[in-house]
Amino acid sequence: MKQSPKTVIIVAGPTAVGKTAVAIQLAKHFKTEIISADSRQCYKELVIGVARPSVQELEEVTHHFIGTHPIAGSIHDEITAAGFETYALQKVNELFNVHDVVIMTGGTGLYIKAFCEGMDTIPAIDSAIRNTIIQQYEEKGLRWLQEQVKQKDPAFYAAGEIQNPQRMMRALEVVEATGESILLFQKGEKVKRDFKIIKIGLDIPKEELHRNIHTRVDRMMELGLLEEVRSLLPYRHLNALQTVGYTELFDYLDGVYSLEKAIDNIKTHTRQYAKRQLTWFRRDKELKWYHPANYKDIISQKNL
RNA sequence: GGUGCGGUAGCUCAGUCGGUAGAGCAAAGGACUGAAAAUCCUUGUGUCGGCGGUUCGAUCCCGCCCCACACCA
Repeated sequence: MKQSPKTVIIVAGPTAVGKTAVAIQLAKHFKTEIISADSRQCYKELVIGVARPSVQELEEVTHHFIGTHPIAGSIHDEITAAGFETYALQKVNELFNVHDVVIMTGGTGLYIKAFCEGMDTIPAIDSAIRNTIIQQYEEKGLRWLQEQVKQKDPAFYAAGEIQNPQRMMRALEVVEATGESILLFQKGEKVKRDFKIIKIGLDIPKEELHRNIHTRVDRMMELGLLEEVRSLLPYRHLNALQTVGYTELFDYLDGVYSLEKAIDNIKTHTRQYAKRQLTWFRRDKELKWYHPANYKDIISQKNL
């Protein structure tokens, strides 16, 4: 008697490659649901600028982690890769009660990695410590940060990215909170999941991808991205709004440059983002690459 | 038509008191375990508008020409 193993099919790829459409096709074929692995679509306030699937698409197949979150789904809440891992595992197990296959799609490589391999456990850091570090870094600059890390976590200083303020601040908050180097916690061990994972990468020729990006940005403007951004202006400092499509329009509203220039920058920054995504995903040798038009090949591969 | 200011990397510009030039952005490649649509790293030969002249040597000085902008007619 054949027992079908529980399987998660992951559909990864750069922005505007056509992940949503493929994921929906797969979900319909397997009569299942989709978990989004996207660090921006999960916020309820972000709709147009993060290319959230349309209302029709969301009705066609049930999506999770789009504009909602069991714990937090607002730009005012803190969502992390580790939080995503916890949430996604919980949701997958829940869905496995009624489905053999679950689809996960999204462009946030770190979230996908966290889901597949797990994150090392690091004690929660008191937000007061974090905020103090951020504030001091903003006042005193990178040199100060480097000095702090050099003193308190020389091992990380020697091995880490000295020029990268985010990594340095993270290392500093961990030593300050635990008294131990972050390197002690980062074991890098891959967790083995008790379900099967199939990783699909979607890619199309670069010119085509760029064209998709350009038309999509123009479409976002037609749909009213500027108004969405204007309404979020008071919250521009939040991490969730350090996002392509939003920062450029905040600058436009500040009078830094023209609307035309802002739109141009959104397109450029989106192209750069897509490139970074491809750099990340190409490194993962478990991905099998397809052109999104060939999604039917993915279905036949699943049965192998 | 006259005067002025420019013409230097794909773009915006800096610079060389004459010894063939450099930043930012873009582009290309890469990294990335609690901000990841973030953050960071690496990579700069380009008739220095054209043609002449001066000079050992000119992108830099001189002359003429072409182009752009501004002002005056």
